[in-house]
Amino acid sequence: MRYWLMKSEPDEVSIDDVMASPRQTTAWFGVRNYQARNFMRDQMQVGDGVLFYHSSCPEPGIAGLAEIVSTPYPDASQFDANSKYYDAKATPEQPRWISIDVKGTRKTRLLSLAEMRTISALEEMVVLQKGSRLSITPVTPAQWKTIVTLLKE
DNA sequence: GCCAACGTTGGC
DNA sequence: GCCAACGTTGGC
Repeated sequence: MRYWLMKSEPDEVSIDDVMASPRQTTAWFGVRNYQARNFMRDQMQVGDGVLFYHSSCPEPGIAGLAEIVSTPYPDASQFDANSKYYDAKATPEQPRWISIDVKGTRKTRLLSLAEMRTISALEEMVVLQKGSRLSITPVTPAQWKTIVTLLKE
């Protein structure tokens, strides 16, 4: 059982979109970074906890809680020439990118990036490190507990 | 829109 | 394998 922070641009997929999806579940596709892919491929397991983070928006921060509900499978958008995620070097025989299904647990109040930076128990979070821009980053159990506690009520 | 930081590409 | 050039991310 691990914990993750996953970034999504709310203009693309927001926490509201996830909660409005059938079974509150959405396919996480479009990851085109090897480090993030490897986290999904090698470490994620069904039941892992997810901090759903809104990025590239007026108020970035954690907007909800979610969980991993599938094992990895090929990301269909890599084969779609009309997709912005198309990858000419990927083939169905040798896929390069993967998807995983994420189920929203609940929308929370926004724990903004600015507020996160004021919490000393979170200062080691990967996402808060200078220059960090990975879309999927590991979260420690202690960090998870701190955040979930802050988001209770 | 700016720009720091990081990742990828491709010539050599 | 090096590394310059270029592209992307994402907060501000």
